[in-house]
Amino acid sequence: MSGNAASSIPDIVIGRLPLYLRALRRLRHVGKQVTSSHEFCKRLDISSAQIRKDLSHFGGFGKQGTGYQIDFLIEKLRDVLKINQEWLVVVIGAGNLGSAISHYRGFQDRGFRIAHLFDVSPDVIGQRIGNFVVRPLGKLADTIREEGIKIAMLAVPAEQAQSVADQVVAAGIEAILNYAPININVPASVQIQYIDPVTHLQRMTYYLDG
Amino acid sequence: MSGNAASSIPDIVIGRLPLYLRALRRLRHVGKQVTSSHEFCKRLDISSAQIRKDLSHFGGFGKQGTGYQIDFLIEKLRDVLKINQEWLVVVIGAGNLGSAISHYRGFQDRGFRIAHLFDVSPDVIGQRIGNFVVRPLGKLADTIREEGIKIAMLAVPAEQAQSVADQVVAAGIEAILNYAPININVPASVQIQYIDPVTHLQRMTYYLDG
DNA sequence: AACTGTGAAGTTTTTCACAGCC
DNA sequence: GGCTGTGAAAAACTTCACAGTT
Repeated sequence: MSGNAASSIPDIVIGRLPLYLRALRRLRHVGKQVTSSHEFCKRLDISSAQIRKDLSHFGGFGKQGTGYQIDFLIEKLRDVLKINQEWLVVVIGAGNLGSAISHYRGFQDRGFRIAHLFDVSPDVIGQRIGNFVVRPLGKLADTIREEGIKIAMLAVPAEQAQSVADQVVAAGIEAILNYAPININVPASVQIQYIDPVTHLQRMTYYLDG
Repeated sequence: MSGNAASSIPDIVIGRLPLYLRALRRLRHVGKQVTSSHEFCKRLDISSAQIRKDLSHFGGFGKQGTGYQIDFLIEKLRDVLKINQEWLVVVIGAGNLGSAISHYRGFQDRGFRIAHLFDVSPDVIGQRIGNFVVRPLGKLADTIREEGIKIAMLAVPAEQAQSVADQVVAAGIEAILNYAPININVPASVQIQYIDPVTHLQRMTYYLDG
């Protein structure tokens, strides 16, 4: 998982910040301007003390007696997470999954924009999918250098995931979101996160009777 | 997150079992028959001691001096996670995301099969998507009773997620995998897990310079 | 010789509880 | 009165290190 020795803030705390952000945007969406750790925690499955302590790592974002100004806190969290800029992302793999990711509109207003769609297979290279014309993976290094791209989403079959990961790392990608249901080895300097719905399902069936 | 007071095994351990299973299947796929906690941990970002302790919760799955028999361990983990049966799943939401989920073939051999695709919107009800004809959400309760379905995947817009979750819980669903980027409140007896790629991306950008 | 399973030790994470502020 | 920020306490989790087994 993620982590960085240089930082004193636990990675587990960083991992909760996006959840706070998501919930705060929701609160703002329904018209709230101020919230307290007690009100806020009802929207999350996280205790109020946890929320206060997490936020306190970055300095006092709240006001005693009042709570947290929602707009202000959102802004601060966006600063901390460095998503006050728009990050360009490439998608590798133009199959079903890569196509769905390329069509997903949920990245736009949360700090990310898909710049290009790549594939290794000559069959799909050059084809149009959504707003993208599929590029060959060999062009990745040039593309990311020219456009300053640091993040890749992997939507290739498990068999190819390690090899493709090696290629994107060699091309200079610094963060990978891997949708392939397989563990991947990357240098410690490269961030990696996993999306595998089946692992979540399997975690839940443990608690079901049947 | 998941959890169950009745059980003495930490939920965090349960959460790692699907990762072990995924890696073990990989090892088997490349022809291995036996592995050790030391070899195994190289495939995961988990220490060998952690793996041994996690597995020891369920009784001795390994042999001293030898290691773990891969087929045997896979079978045992499938038992523990209750995925030696095939779980039927319904997908709610027949938009881009629901459609992609319905086409995904990765559920099949890992314990899950999509049984039906539901939607609330009259516009899509009755339409064919992949192998499914979209059903109205109102039919959910009858369907799950008849077919013994306990798991739902939510692929609806954030605005509708809580309301749809309430409906599937009322219909008797016991586990929800929520793809909507919003926190949902469900009774403690209902399992819930989240898939939100953006939270993973935002966790990584914290560590990137830029 | 190699490896597991496991108490004990160490570390991290969470919760408590309250001083200080609005 | 209500709330945050925070040391201290408690709980949870991970790692160590080794006895015991093959």
